Amino acid sequence: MGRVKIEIKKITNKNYLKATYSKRRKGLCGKATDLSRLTGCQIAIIVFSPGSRLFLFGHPSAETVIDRFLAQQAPCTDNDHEDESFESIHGVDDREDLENNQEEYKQEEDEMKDAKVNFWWDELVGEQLELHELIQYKTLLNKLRENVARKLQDMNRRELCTIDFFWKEHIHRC
Amino acid sequence: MGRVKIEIKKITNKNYLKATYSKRRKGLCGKATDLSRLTGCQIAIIVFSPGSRLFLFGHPSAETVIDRFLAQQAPCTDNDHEDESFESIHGVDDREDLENNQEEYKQEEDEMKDAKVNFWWDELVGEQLELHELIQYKTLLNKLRENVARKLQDMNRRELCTIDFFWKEHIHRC
DNA sequence: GCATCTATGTATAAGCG
DNA sequence: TCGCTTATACATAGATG
Repeated sequence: MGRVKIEIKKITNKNYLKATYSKRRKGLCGKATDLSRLTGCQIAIIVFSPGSRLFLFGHPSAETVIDRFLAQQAPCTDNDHEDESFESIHGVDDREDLENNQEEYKQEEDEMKDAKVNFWWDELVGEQLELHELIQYKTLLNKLRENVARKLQDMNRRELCTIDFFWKEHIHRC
Repeated sequence: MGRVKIEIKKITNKNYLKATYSKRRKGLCGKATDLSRLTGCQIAIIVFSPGSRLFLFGHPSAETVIDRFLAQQAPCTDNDHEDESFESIHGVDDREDLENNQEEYKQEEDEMKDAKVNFWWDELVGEQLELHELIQYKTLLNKLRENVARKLQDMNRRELCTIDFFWKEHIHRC
Protein backbone atom coordinates (compact mmCIF):
# COMPACT_ATOMS: atom_id res chain seq x y z
CA MET A 1 0.00 0.00 0.00
CA GLY A 2 2.29 2.61 -1.21
CA ARG A 3 3.60 4.08 -4.38
CA VAL A 4 4.88 0.74 -5.54
CA LYS A 5 4.01 -2.81 -4.68
CA ILE A 6 6.67 -4.48 -2.54
CA GLU A 7 7.40 -8.15 -2.16
CA ILE A 8 6.71 -9.52 1.33
CA LYS A 9 10.19 -10.84 2.11
CA LYS A 10 12.99 -9.91 4.48
CA ILE A 11 14.21 -6.35 3.85
CA THR A 12 17.98 -6.26 3.57
CA ASN A 13 18.63 -2.51 3.70
CA LYS A 14 18.93 -1.68 7.40
CA ASN A 15 17.59 1.85 7.30
CA TYR A 16 14.70 0.82 5.16
CA LEU A 17 14.03 -2.09 7.46
CA LYS A 18 13.89 0.13 10.54
CA ALA A 19 11.56 2.59 8.87
CA THR A 20 9.25 -0.17 7.71
CA TYR A 21 9.36 -1.83 11.12
CA SER A 22 8.35 1.38 12.90
CA LYS A 23 5.65 2.32 10.42
CA ARG A 24 4.03 -1.08 10.22
CA ARG A 25 4.26 -1.79 13.93
CA LYS A 26 2.47 1.50 14.51
CA GLY A 27 -0.10 0.57 11.90
CA LEU A 28 -0.59 -2.82 13.54
CA CYS A 29 -1.28 -1.19 16.90
CA GLY A 30 -3.74 1.19 15.27
CA LYS A 31 -5.60 -1.77 13.77
CA ALA A 32 -5.60 -3.50 17.14
CA THR A 33 -6.98 -0.39 18.82
CA ASP A 34 -9.76 -0.15 16.23
CA LEU A 35 -10.60 -3.83 16.66
CA SER A 36 -10.73 -3.46 20.42
CA ARG A 37 -12.90 -0.34 20.32
CA LEU A 38 -15.27 -1.70 17.68
CA THR A 39 -15.83 -5.11 19.26
CA GLY A 40 -14.87 -4.68 22.91
CA CYS A 41 -12.31 -7.48 22.74
CA GLN A 42 -9.09 -7.55 24.77
CA ILE A 43 -5.84 -7.65 22.83
CA ALA A 44 -2.17 -8.04 23.67
CA ILE A 45 0.62 -7.72 21.13
CA ILE A 46 4.18 -8.75 21.99
CA VAL A 47 6.91 -7.94 19.49
CA PHE A 48 10.62 -8.62 19.58
CA SER A 49 12.27 -6.41 17.00
CA PRO A 50 15.07 -7.67 14.72
CA GLY A 51 17.39 -6.14 17.33
CA SER A 52 15.61 -8.15 20.06
CA ARG A 53 14.01 -5.10 21.63
CA LEU A 54 10.73 -5.84 23.36
CA PHE A 55 7.63 -3.94 22.40
CA LEU A 56 4.29 -4.29 24.14
CA PHE A 57 0.82 -3.14 23.25
CA GLY A 58 -2.56 -4.00 24.65
CA HIS A 59 -6.09 -3.19 25.67
CA PRO A 60 -6.67 -2.77 28.55
CA SER A 61 -2.95 -3.49 28.92
CA ALA A 62 -0.62 -6.12 27.51
CA GLU A 63 0.07 -7.54 30.98
CA THR A 64 -3.61 -7.83 31.82
CA VAL A 65 -4.32 -9.87 28.71
CA ILE A 66 -1.18 -11.98 29.08
CA ASP A 67 -2.07 -12.77 32.70
CA ARG A 68 -5.56 -13.72 31.64
CA PHE A 69 -4.06 -16.01 29.02
CA LEU A 70 -1.66 -17.61 31.51
CA ALA A 71 -4.40 -18.12 34.08
CA GLN A 72 -6.49 -19.90 31.48
CA GLN A 73 -3.64 -22.15 30.36
CA ALA A 74 -3.76 -24.25 33.53
CA PRO A 75 -5.99 -27.21 32.54
CA CYS A 76 -7.04 -27.83 36.17
CA THR A 77 -7.26 -24.82 38.43
CA ASP A 78 -10.20 -25.45 40.77
CA ASN A 79 -9.27 -25.70 44.42
CA ASP A 80 -11.06 -29.04 44.53
CA HIS A 81 -8.49 -30.59 42.28
CA GLU A 82 -5.32 -28.96 43.47
CA ASP A 83 -4.44 -31.48 46.15
CA GLU A 84 -5.25 -34.30 43.80
CA SER A 85 -3.04 -33.11 41.01
CA PHE A 86 -0.27 -32.32 43.42
CA GLU A 87 -0.34 -35.76 44.92
CA SER A 88 -0.23 -37.40 41.53
CA ILE A 89 2.97 -35.51 40.87
CA HIS A 90 4.58 -37.03 43.90
CA GLY A 91 3.16 -40.47 43.38
CA VAL A 92 0.86 -40.31 46.41
CA ASP A 93 -2.05 -41.74 44.54
CA ASP A 94 -3.43 -44.02 47.21
CA ARG A 95 -5.30 -41.51 49.30
CA GLU A 96 -7.45 -43.91 51.29
CA ASP A 97 -4.49 -45.45 53.05
CA LEU A 98 -3.36 -42.07 54.23
CA GLU A 99 -6.79 -41.09 55.45
CA ASN A 100 -7.01 -44.28 57.49
CA ASN A 101 -3.89 -43.40 59.39
CA GLN A 102 -3.48 -39.75 60.19
CA GLU A 103 -0.30 -40.39 62.14
CA GLU A 104 1.36 -42.15 59.24
CA TYR A 105 0.17 -39.44 56.92
CA LYS A 106 1.77 -36.75 59.03
CA GLN A 107 5.00 -38.68 59.18
CA GLU A 108 5.09 -39.24 55.46
CA GLU A 109 4.31 -35.58 54.95
CA ASP A 110 7.33 -34.64 57.03
CA GLU A 111 9.51 -36.92 54.98
CA MET A 112 8.38 -35.38 51.74
CA LYS A 113 10.07 -32.04 51.66
CA ASP A 114 8.59 -31.30 48.29
CA ALA A 115 5.08 -31.68 49.60
CA LYS A 116 5.42 -28.49 51.58
CA VAL A 117 5.51 -26.48 48.44
CA ASN A 118 1.85 -26.91 47.85
CA PHE A 119 1.04 -25.36 51.20
CA TRP A 120 3.79 -22.83 50.91
CA TRP A 121 2.19 -20.90 48.14
CA ASP A 122 -1.31 -21.36 49.45
CA GLU A 123 -0.24 -19.70 52.70
CA LEU A 124 1.91 -17.20 50.92
CA VAL A 125 -0.80 -15.70 48.83
CA GLY A 126 -3.20 -15.69 51.75
CA GLU A 127 -0.90 -13.63 53.94
CA GLN A 128 -0.60 -9.90 53.95
CA LEU A 129 2.68 -9.42 52.18
CA GLU A 130 4.37 -6.21 51.22
CA LEU A 131 4.32 -5.23 47.59
CA HIS A 132 8.06 -5.63 47.13
CA GLU A 133 7.88 -9.09 48.63
CA LEU A 134 5.21 -10.11 46.17
CA ILE A 135 7.32 -8.76 43.36
CA GLN A 136 10.29 -10.78 44.56
CA TYR A 137 8.10 -13.85 44.58
CA LYS A 138 6.94 -13.02 41.13
CA THR A 139 10.56 -12.89 40.05
CA LEU A 140 11.29 -16.35 41.44
CA LEU A 141 8.08 -17.57 39.91
CA ASN A 142 8.93 -16.34 36.45
CA LYS A 143 12.34 -17.96 36.76
CA LEU A 144 10.77 -21.26 37.67
CA ARG A 145 8.32 -21.02 34.84
CA GLU A 146 11.18 -20.35 32.47
CA ASN A 147 13.06 -23.40 33.70
CA VAL A 148 10.06 -25.66 33.38
CA ALA A 149 9.29 -24.28 29.93
CA ARG A 150 12.89 -24.94 28.83
CA LYS A 151 12.67 -28.45 30.22
CA LEU A 152 9.50 -29.04 28.27
CA GLN A 153 11.09 -27.73 25.08
CA ASP A 154 14.01 -30.07 25.50
CA MET A 155 11.73 -33.09 25.58
CA ASN A 156 10.44 -35.08 22.69
CA ARG A 157 8.81 -32.68 20.27
CA ARG A 158 6.14 -35.01 18.98
CA GLU A 159 5.05 -36.02 22.45
CA LEU A 160 4.90 -32.39 23.43
CA CYS A 161 2.79 -31.49 20.43
CA THR A 162 0.25 -34.14 21.34
CA ILE A 163 -0.09 -32.76 24.84
CA ASP A 164 -0.21 -29.22 23.52
CA PHE A 165 -3.02 -30.18 21.21
CA PHE A 166 -4.92 -31.74 24.07
CA TRP A 167 -4.42 -28.62 26.10
CA LYS A 168 -5.20 -26.06 23.53
CA GLU A 169 -7.59 -27.54 21.04
CA HIS A 170 -10.17 -24.97 22.10
CA ILE A 171 -7.98 -22.06 20.98
CA HIS A 172 -8.72 -20.45 17.65
CA ARG A 173 -5.77 -19.73 15.42
CA CYS A 174 -5.16 -18.17 12.05
CA MET B 1 -11.95 1.33 4.70
CA GLY B 2 -15.02 0.22 2.95
CA ARG B 3 -17.95 1.59 1.13
CA VAL B 4 -18.68 4.04 3.89
CA LYS B 5 -16.62 5.46 6.67
CA ILE B 6 -17.57 4.04 10.06
CA GLU B 7 -17.11 5.55 13.49
CA ILE B 8 -14.64 3.68 15.70
CA LYS B 9 -16.93 2.89 18.62
CA LYS B 10 -18.52 -0.24 20.05
CA ILE B 11 -20.75 -1.95 17.51
CA THR B 12 -24.13 -2.75 19.02
CA ASN B 13 -25.61 -5.02 16.34
CA LYS B 14 -24.44 -8.51 17.30
CA ASN B 15 -24.24 -10.01 13.85
CA TYR B 16 -22.44 -7.01 12.49
CA LEU B 17 -20.09 -7.11 15.47
CA LYS B 18 -19.17 -10.74 14.86
CA ALA B 19 -18.56 -10.14 11.19
CA THR B 20 -16.37 -7.13 11.88
CA TYR B 21 -14.51 -9.01 14.62
CA SER B 22 -13.68 -11.88 12.28
CA LYS B 23 -12.71 -9.69 9.35
CA ARG B 24 -10.55 -7.28 11.28
CA ARG B 25 -8.91 -9.97 13.41
CA LYS B 26 -7.96 -11.73 10.20
CA GLY B 27 -6.68 -8.47 8.78
CA LEU B 28 -4.66 -7.86 11.93
CA CYS B 29 -2.99 -11.26 11.63
CA GLY B 30 -2.20 -10.55 7.98
CA LYS B 31 -0.53 -7.30 8.97
CA ALA B 32 1.42 -9.11 11.68
CA THR B 33 2.55 -11.76 9.22
CA ASP B 34 3.73 -9.10 6.79
CA LEU B 35 5.59 -7.25 9.53
CA SER B 36 7.27 -10.44 10.67
CA ARG B 37 8.29 -11.48 7.14
CA LEU B 38 9.49 -8.02 6.16
CA THR B 39 11.57 -7.32 9.25
CA GLY B 40 12.26 -10.73 10.78
CA CYS B 41 10.70 -9.74 14.10
CA GLN B 42 8.85 -12.15 16.38
CA ILE B 43 5.22 -11.38 17.16
CA ALA B 44 2.54 -12.79 19.43
CA ILE B 45 -1.07 -11.64 19.43
CA ILE B 46 -3.47 -12.69 22.17
CA VAL B 47 -7.13 -11.82 21.75
CA PHE B 48 -10.10 -12.47 23.99
CA SER B 49 -13.23 -12.00 21.92
CA PRO B 50 -16.31 -10.20 23.27
CA GLY B 51 -17.54 -13.71 24.12
CA SER B 52 -14.27 -14.39 26.00
CA ARG B 53 -13.00 -16.87 23.45
CA LEU B 54 -9.22 -17.03 23.28
CA PHE B 55 -7.49 -16.48 19.99
CA LEU B 56 -3.75 -16.82 19.49
CA PHE B 57 -1.49 -15.83 16.65
CA GLY B 58 2.28 -15.66 16.42
CA HIS B 59 5.53 -15.99 14.58
CA PRO B 60 7.24 -18.38 15.11
CA SER B 61 4.40 -19.23 17.50
CA ALA B 62 2.44 -17.29 20.10
CA GLU B 63 3.75 -19.50 22.90
CA THR B 64 7.37 -19.06 21.85
CA VAL B 65 7.10 -15.28 21.95
CA ILE B 66 5.11 -15.27 25.20
CA ASP B 67 7.68 -17.53 26.87
CA ARG B 68 10.46 -15.27 25.65
CA PHE B 69 8.60 -12.31 27.13
CA LEU B 70 8.05 -14.06 30.47
CA ALA B 71 11.68 -15.14 30.69
CA GLN B 72 12.77 -11.55 30.14
CA GLN B 73 10.38 -10.15 32.74
CA ALA B 74 12.39 -11.45 35.68
CA PRO B 75 14.60 -8.44 36.56
CA CYS B 76 17.22 -10.65 38.23
CA THR B 77 17.61 -14.12 36.84
CA ASP B 78 21.33 -14.96 37.20
CA ASN B 79 22.04 -17.79 39.61
CA ASP B 80 24.46 -15.48 41.40
CA HIS B 81 21.63 -13.28 42.61
CA GLU B 82 18.94 -15.79 43.36
CA ASP B 83 19.89 -16.40 46.97
CA GLU B 84 20.22 -12.70 47.55
CA SER B 85 16.82 -11.82 46.20
CA PHE B 86 15.25 -14.70 48.01
CA GLU B 87 16.68 -13.62 51.35
CA SER B 88 15.43 -10.11 50.87
CA ILE B 89 11.98 -11.56 50.52
CA HIS B 90 12.16 -13.04 53.96
CA GLY B 91 13.69 -10.00 55.55
CA VAL B 92 17.10 -11.57 55.97
CA ASP B 93 18.83 -8.46 54.77
CA ASP B 94 21.70 -8.37 57.21
CA ARG B 95 23.90 -10.96 55.59
CA GLU B 96 27.11 -10.18 57.48
CA ASP B 97 25.65 -11.23 60.80
CA LEU B 98 24.72 -14.58 59.36
CA GLU B 99 28.08 -15.11 57.78
CA ASN B 100 29.77 -14.44 61.12
CA ASN B 101 27.86 -17.23 62.72
CA GLN B 102 27.34 -20.25 60.53
CA GLU B 103 25.64 -22.16 63.34
CA GLU B 104 23.08 -19.48 63.90
CA TYR B 105 22.55 -19.20 60.16
CA LYS B 106 21.80 -22.89 59.84
CA GLN B 107 19.40 -22.75 62.75
CA GLU B 108 17.57 -19.78 61.33
CA GLU B 109 17.45 -21.51 57.98
CA ASP B 110 15.77 -24.52 59.54
CA GLU B 111 13.19 -22.28 61.16
CA MET B 112 12.31 -20.72 57.86
CA LYS B 113 10.20 -23.37 56.20
CA ASP B 114 9.64 -21.14 53.22
CA ALA B 115 13.35 -21.08 52.51
CA LYS B 116 13.17 -24.63 51.24
CA VAL B 117 11.16 -23.55 48.26
CA ASN B 118 14.13 -21.97 46.65
CA PHE B 119 15.99 -25.27 46.65
CA TRP B 120 12.91 -27.22 45.79
CA TRP B 121 12.57 -25.89 42.30
CA ASP B 122 16.28 -25.82 41.66
CA GLU B 123 16.39 -29.54 42.32
CA LEU B 124 13.13 -30.20 40.59
CA VAL B 125 14.13 -28.85 37.24
CA GLY B 126 17.51 -30.54 37.43
CA GLU B 127 15.97 -33.98 37.85
CA GLN B 128 14.80 -36.28 35.11
CA LEU B 129 11.07 -35.92 35.40
CA GLU B 130 8.42 -37.44 33.23
CA LEU B 131 6.60 -35.18 30.83
CA HIS B 132 3.28 -35.45 32.62
CA GLU B 133 4.96 -34.55 35.88
CA LEU B 134 6.41 -31.43 34.34
CA ILE B 135 3.01 -30.55 33.00
CA GLN B 136 1.50 -30.99 36.45
CA TYR B 137 4.17 -28.69 37.84
CA LYS B 138 3.43 -26.20 35.11
CA THR B 139 -0.20 -26.31 36.17
CA LEU B 140 0.62 -25.51 39.77
CA LEU B 141 3.02 -22.87 38.61
CA ASN B 142 0.48 -21.10 36.46
CA LYS B 143 -1.97 -21.20 39.35
CA LEU B 144 0.58 -19.62 41.64
CA ARG B 145 1.41 -16.99 39.11
CA GLU B 146 -2.25 -16.21 38.76
CA ASN B 147 -2.66 -15.84 42.51
CA VAL B 148 0.33 -13.55 42.83
CA ALA B 149 -0.81 -11.49 39.86
CA ARG B 150 -4.26 -11.10 41.42
CA LYS B 151 -2.68 -10.08 44.69
CA LEU B 152 -0.63 -7.48 42.89
CA GLN B 153 -3.68 -6.15 41.11
CA ASP B 154 -5.52 -5.80 44.41
CA MET B 155 -2.83 -3.56 45.83
CA ASN B 156 -2.52 0.15 45.53
CA ARG B 157 -2.65 1.02 41.87
CA ARG B 158 -0.36 4.01 42.00
CA GLU B 159 2.31 2.16 43.92
CA LEU B 160 2.06 -0.69 41.46
CA CYS B 161 2.46 1.62 38.48
CA THR B 162 5.64 3.04 39.96
CA ILE B 163 7.11 -0.41 40.37
CA ASP B 164 5.94 -1.45 36.95
CA PHE B 165 7.63 1.55 35.44
CA PHE B 166 10.85 0.69 37.24
CA TRP B 167 10.61 -2.83 35.90
CA LYS B 168 9.63 -2.11 32.40
CA GLU B 169 10.96 1.29 31.49
CA HIS B 170 13.01 -0.39 28.77
CA ILE B 171 9.91 -1.62 26.98
CA HIS B 172 8.63 0.34 24.04
CA ARG B 173 4.95 1.01 23.91
CA CYS B 174 2.49 2.71 21.62
C1' DG C 1 -21.45 -18.11 10.66
C1' DC C 2 -18.10 -18.01 6.04
C1' DA C 3 -16.83 -16.81 1.05
C1' DT C 4 -17.19 -13.53 -2.53
C1' DC C 5 -17.89 -9.04 -4.70
C1' DT C 6 -17.23 -4.03 -5.34
C1' DA C 7 -16.69 0.71 -4.01
C1' DT C 8 -14.18 3.30 -1.12
C1' DG C 9 -11.52 4.71 2.98
C1' DT C 10 -6.82 3.72 4.89
C1' DA C 11 -2.14 2.37 5.34
C1' DT C 12 2.04 2.99 3.57
C1' DA C 13 6.40 3.20 -0.07
C1' DA C 14 9.14 6.47 -1.62
C1' DG C 15 10.81 10.97 -1.32
C1' DC C 16 11.91 15.30 0.99
C1' DG C 17 13.03 18.37 5.01
C1' DT D 1 15.56 9.33 13.60
C1' DC D 2 11.64 11.70 13.03
C1' DG D 3 7.69 14.18 10.46
C1' DC D 4 5.24 15.39 6.29
C1' DT D 5 3.55 14.55 1.39
C1' DT D 6 1.57 12.07 -2.37
C1' DA D 7 0.48 8.28 -5.23
C1' DT D 8 -0.94 3.85 -4.91
C1' DA D 9 -1.85 -0.81 -3.01
C1' DC D 10 -4.56 -2.83 0.36
C1' DA D 11 -8.25 -3.64 3.83
C1' DT D 12 -12.76 -3.67 4.53
C1' DA D 13 -18.17 -1.98 4.83
C1' DG D 14 -22.03 -3.43 2.99
C1' DA D 15 -24.49 -6.65 0.20
C1' DT D 16 -25.33 -11.28 -1.42
C1' DG D 17 -25.30 -16.51 -1.68
